[in-house]
Amino acid sequence: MDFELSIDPNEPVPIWKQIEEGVRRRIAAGGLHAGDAVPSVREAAVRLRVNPATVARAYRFLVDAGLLSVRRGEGTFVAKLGGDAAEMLRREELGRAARRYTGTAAELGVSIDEALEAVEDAWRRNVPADRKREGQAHG
Amino acid sequence: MDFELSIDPNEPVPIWKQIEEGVRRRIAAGGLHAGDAVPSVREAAVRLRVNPATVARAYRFLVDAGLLSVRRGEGTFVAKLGGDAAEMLRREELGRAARRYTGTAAELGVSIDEALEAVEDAWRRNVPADRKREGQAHG
DNA sequence: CATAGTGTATTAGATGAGCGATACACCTGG
DNA sequence: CCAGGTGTATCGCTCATCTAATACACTATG
Repeated sequence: MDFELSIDPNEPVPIWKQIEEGVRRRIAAGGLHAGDAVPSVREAAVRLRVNPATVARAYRFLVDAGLLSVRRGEGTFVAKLGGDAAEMLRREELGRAARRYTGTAAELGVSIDEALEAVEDAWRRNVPADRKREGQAHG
Repeated sequence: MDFELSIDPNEPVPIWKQIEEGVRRRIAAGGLHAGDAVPSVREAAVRLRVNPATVARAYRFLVDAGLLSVRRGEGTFVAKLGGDAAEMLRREELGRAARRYTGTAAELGVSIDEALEAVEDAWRRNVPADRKREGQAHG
């Protein structure tokens, strides 16, 4: 896989966490399927310009979460998840993001309608046409 | 004012930034109006259990952003913003949050409809009834 | 002027997370 | 066994953050 995760060392959130979330979301989005191999810690480290230990830490958390599976000496692979686990994971991630958003919206004292409108608006600007095709690949 | 900002030292984002965003959102939400005094750096430091220098840094950024105004020797006050500047600030904050959300949603490969549905769902759970009253205080 | 309240600036210190380097344990294939 | 691949564990170093103490300039009050 390309493993084109967007890593920003300037972000306050640690690099290993950015990697973790990136992989988690890719699995949730269906870009990584059960049994697929993820890059080795060293290879990923080279591509992302970070230390192998940093990648290893991200992988470790994903293994603990049951999303990745390690075959020692061979590599790291996407774990076999039960049935629609990927789908559930996707909903979970989406729900988490939605809660964060509504929390902020509530702090700002906006109405639900305004909050929804802002999402629609942001969607039109943020998501270029080529992204819209992917939306129907999962369901 | 109560200044009950939620500060979490465990968050990856620095404390001074949490304070800054808290005040910014409160102004955007209309909880702080032009001319209102914010707590002194020392008083806020006592309430939030942090160092005065930490509060001072947050205030400094808010002053640079034009949201707070300092009357040396007297205190720090919410700056007089032109007309509907608070409204614009609110939209800005909301837009920023919405973009972050849609960005995540796009990464997950969800459709716009699903993204909106997730917001509605999160809103019902997250925002208790007492918060809904505030929604019509603006606009 | 004296006092006490503001914000600001500076310095120094402590802490802890993040990260890099290295060595180790395991598997595959020769 | 050996060589090269894997993930894992450990040790320090670096650095941003936060804290603490202090001093300063300014303003209101008496």
